[in-house]
Amino acid sequence: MASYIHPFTPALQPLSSLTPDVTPQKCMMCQTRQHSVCITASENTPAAFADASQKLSLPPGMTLIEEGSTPLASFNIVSGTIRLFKSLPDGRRQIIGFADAGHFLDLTSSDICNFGAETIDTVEVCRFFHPQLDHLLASHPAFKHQLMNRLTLRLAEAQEQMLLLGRKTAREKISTFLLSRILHQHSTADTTIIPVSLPMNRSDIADYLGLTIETVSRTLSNLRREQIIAVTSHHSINILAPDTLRKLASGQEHG
Amino acid sequence: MASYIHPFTPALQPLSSLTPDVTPQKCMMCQTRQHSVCITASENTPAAFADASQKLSLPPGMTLIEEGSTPLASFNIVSGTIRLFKSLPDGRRQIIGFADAGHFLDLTSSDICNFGAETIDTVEVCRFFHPQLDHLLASHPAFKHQLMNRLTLRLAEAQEQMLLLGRKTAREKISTFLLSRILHQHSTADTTIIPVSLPMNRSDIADYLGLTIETVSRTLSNLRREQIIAVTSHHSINILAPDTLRKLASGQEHG
DNA sequence: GCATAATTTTGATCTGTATCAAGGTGTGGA
DNA sequence: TCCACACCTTGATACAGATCAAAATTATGC
Repeated sequence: MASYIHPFTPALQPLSSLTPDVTPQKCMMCQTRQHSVCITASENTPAAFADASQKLSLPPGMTLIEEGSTPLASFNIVSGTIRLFKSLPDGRRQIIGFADAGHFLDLTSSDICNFGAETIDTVEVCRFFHPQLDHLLASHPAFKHQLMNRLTLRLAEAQEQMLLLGRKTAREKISTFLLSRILHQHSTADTTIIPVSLPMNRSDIADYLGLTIETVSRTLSNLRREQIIAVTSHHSINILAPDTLRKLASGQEHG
Repeated sequence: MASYIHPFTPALQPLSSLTPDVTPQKCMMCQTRQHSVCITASENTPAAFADASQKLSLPPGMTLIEEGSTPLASFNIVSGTIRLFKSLPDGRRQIIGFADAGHFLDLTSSDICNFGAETIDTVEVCRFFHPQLDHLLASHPAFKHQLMNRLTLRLAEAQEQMLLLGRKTAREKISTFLLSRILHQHSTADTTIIPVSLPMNRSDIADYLGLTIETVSRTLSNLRREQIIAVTSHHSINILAPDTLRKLASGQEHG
């Protein structure tokens, strides 16, 4: 029943089957920069979805959504990582989430973008302009149902993050964050050492957890000294003691 | 087209037309306490919705949802205020939202209740058990569409609260909170003094904003001394300088 | 491969809010 | 009416994490 939407629900199956026909064009979103754009889809994509979507490839540091602008399209992220954030007038920033492969960035909610979105690394997205997306939602109830389920999941994640931001210590925040990054990867072999990739920089982590970069760095250093994690590089660490980290994340151990 | 669901979307129109037939019964949710229960609906309620829902009247301090339990029903709040919260093992609490008239507490998401819910004052709710609710959702696409729109709105609110919890000062948090309470009331006459009711106690406010009760109390006292608000009673204040409060809420003025 | 810039780490100090403590205010019941 | 309890406010002090500063490390361009 849901097979016809399967290429467009890449949380379950990323859009890797699409064969990009990369051509430099002017970005239709930001209107200011040049980057690779691809408008094509695989042969097994249903015509309705292929017509409604375009695949784009974006370099790091690109603005995908300008905070406060008018939403024109929604995005299905195929690969790479995007930061979603809200800002205060004086520049303070809160990252409300990281979106990677399989995340559907739905912007049909309001007449104004409540958050901004920027690429962290090289990102491939499938873009759905709203008139076509609305039509797809109306004509494909199973697609709409899936989006609703994801929306529910996002809300639960947001509520979990409220608990973190309002009531957890720096040490608990970092532990929770590192553990949450495991889920985004394939389950590894029967080793207790769990590799975790952190494509975002310390500033992003700090703004996601309501901390400063110094506190993030210091807390990671403490966990490293205590042999709970090993810092392989700035963008990848290994979890050496998952159980300890889990206890730390829920405030059951001070270490 | 959407007229048949109108009695069940009380954000737009509360269920005041329902005539409660209050009878003391054992609560089917908490299984432990006695309180008033009403299973009836008004004559203009469509049969499908009347069959699927029961109206309950609950006293203050009642547990509506036990955190971590299995969800059995969703609730449409008719009157009163409910606190929604998450807890850490050591008792730290984060209130993730206050739900009042018109809020639909949808719990169809997961096989476990991710948050608890308790009545703050006397609360009337319409309860929908899940088998019937699922049937309603499947057979009434407009009802489902409305729920999806509300879900989107809740997510945007949650993201706004993340910004507050992660990046705002105590003064900014309190200012934002007081302003947010205006929207829940009828727009008042052409006076600059805006009454705001706070049915929750200081402890609830603190756990909602990621503060302590002492900081909440001190910050309110400061705003009072500066003639920005007037504290009528513990549960109601007047906003005397809305513009100043708005600037404070977004961090544009330190006072 | 080297120079330079960007990012991360570490150290010293400061401060906003938490914690600890006491007193005040309102409310409901005997 | 008075007591007892729950809640709120105010004060004194402590501390987790912020801020300021500088060194170490990593990334980038030529």
